[in-house]
Amino acid sequence: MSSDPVIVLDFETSGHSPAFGDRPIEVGAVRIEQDMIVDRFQSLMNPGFTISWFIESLTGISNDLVAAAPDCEEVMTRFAEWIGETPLVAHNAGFDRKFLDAELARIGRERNNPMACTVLASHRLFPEAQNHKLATMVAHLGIYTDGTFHRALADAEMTGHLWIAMTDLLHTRYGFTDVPFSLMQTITGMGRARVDRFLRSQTQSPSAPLPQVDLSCRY
DNA sequence: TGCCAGGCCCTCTTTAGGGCCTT
Repeated sequence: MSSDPVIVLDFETSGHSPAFGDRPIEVGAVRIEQDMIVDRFQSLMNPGFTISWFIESLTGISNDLVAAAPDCEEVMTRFAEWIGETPLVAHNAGFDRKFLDAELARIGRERNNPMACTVLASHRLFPEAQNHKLATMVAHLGIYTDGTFHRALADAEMTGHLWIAMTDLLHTRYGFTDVPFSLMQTITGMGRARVDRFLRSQTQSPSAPLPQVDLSCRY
């Protein structure tokens, strides 16, 4: 089985919205090639202001830790070089996309990478799951965890294994020998009710072109 | 200091509303 290289990323942030002044405090990411994690990126970063007690408690990242970290601009410059134009994946990608784009804009860059969302894909490929939170999907699929959540690299690694589990499902259940990034985008771009029938039809006609799906509002 | 978002899904829908998911 073959699949496109992807980078799975996760931000820990000071809150929900860069539009209200929130910024990342940590980024973690893994590069996946041929269903294996082959490289990792992790760094704390200093947002330039005091983070709340709630975020300190949620993440375990203290104000002392971020105060000693390089500033966001320095970290994001290195991160932008590291990701290049590789397709990106995140759990609830709309959230990470907001912060990625906002921080890239601060350093005069623009994202050209396509993005895919493991929450949306999980809804379509694992509809039987109790819910589609990362921790639930990790337990549902038996993904290895040392119990660390809400740290960027740990969450990125678990999301990476979720991505691998989804490509594996497309191979074992539907018979795909090639799982391009565009296939996962197509799946998340169509309604849940259509996905199973679509995938089975693709297996029966593997050379058929992917249907046109409007992705204009999806990353 | 405390506050804040928003895109997507589902359905008791589409002239809407509530829940999910991320920090």
